[in-house]
Amino acid sequence: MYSFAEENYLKTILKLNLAGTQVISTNVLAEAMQTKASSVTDMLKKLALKKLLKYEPYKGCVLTNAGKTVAAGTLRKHRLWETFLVNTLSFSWDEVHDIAEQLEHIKSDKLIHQLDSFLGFPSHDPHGDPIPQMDGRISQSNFFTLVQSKPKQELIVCGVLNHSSEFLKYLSTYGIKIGSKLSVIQINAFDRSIELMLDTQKQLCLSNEVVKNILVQFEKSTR
Amino acid sequence: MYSFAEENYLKTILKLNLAGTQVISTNVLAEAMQTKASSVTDMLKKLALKKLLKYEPYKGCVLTNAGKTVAAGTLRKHRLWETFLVNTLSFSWDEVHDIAEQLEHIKSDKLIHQLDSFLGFPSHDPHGDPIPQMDGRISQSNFFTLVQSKPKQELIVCGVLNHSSEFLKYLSTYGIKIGSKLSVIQINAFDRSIELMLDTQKQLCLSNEVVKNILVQFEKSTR
DNA sequence: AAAAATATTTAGACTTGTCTAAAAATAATG
DNA sequence: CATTATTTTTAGACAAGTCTAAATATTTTT
Repeated sequence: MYSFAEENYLKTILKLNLAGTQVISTNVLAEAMQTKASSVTDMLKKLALKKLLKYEPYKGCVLTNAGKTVAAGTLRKHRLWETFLVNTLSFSWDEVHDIAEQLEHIKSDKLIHQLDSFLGFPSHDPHGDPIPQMDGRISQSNFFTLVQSKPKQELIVCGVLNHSSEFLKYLSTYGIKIGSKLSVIQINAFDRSIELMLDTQKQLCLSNEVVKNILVQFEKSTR
Repeated sequence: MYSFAEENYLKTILKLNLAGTQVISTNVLAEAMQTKASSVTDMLKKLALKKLLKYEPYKGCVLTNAGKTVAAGTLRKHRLWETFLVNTLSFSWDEVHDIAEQLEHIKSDKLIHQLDSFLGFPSHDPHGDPIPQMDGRISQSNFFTLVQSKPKQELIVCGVLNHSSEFLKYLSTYGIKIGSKLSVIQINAFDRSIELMLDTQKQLCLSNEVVKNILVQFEKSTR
């Protein structure tokens, strides 16, 4: 059984991997964990000793398969709990992160299986992130950001890249949520902001900063 | 915010109080917490410093109102989670304790309120124990044990005094659960075992050891 | 009420995870 | 390529919570 701290480090490394970083440096991990580099070094030594990752001083770390399994399990629990909080307990998508950070460390395989079953074996969490499978596999989605979209395409909002409560609340005030229908009207070359039609009724303009954090997909594609 | 350890000590003291002990000695608490007396002393000093209990060396401890509130909150969370596990996630009553021991430490008032609401504001958990109110009040039930019952009385099973998985499983194999209808046929003076009718169809004999751990109530009384 | 038994506390150590400050290694720059 | 800047690691400290062993109180027994 692993400690909360160990699970958090492994999960964070996995998330950095999923975001594109292959080898994770001490400083990058310290920044992501909101802690000091010296603390990271200590923990990397410990996790390396437990064969959860490979660590070479001054060269960063790489998860082993064992480490990936633990990390994916933690991420799976986090996302299942987020789904539970939103779907079952009526939380909004900007309120669930901190609670799921706690719930993800509860130890019980049966609990997670029963929860998964109760929720109907969801494939994605309330932010559109894939829920890792029991075996640790994580589905690669074919979502792309709104920046990469062209006018006249019919799009469906499928996820977000920024998970901050501020950003999520911002989207909510505009009525943008997972499943929202979008079509780009025009892209303003000046500031790269995008004018678009929301749910075939509301026209609005989103800044590039916002647009690059919204993941979409062509309408009718299967998820 | 209080640590897991602090919450566990406070909860255990409250449970000892509810079981009848008014002033709790170091050794009694050590036994209940499955730890050493020296660890208890250390923690009592800390909790006394935080005004959660009164502690006089060699004289045991007594919860303050603040301590009672924290303890009742933890017990409330424990029992709400047990109810959730049984009612919503199809766990049996002998499987939920260890998981609830973890879940009771999740910090979020809204989570507990939403959970309570989702469960329909239950008054008792799956073992028949009262769920403390939000304000810390704990309803005193008028349940009595099967030992105190007389023949021919129509009784309803309302709770248990022994919460061990072994005991609960034992009851389950006989089909005895919360809500079961019982009527005492006769009490064997020799070993104080009781012959009774279960759900007006099954006759069985329970040892005194079992009988003194079953809480009942007269039929039709309100709970 | 003194001796023995029991209960409780203290002292010191250990583990986990964190930190600061200093040292060492690596990378970047002129 | 030597110097500076940056990154990373080490050394030592701290807090929380636990433990063992020894010291001190309290209770019980005779």
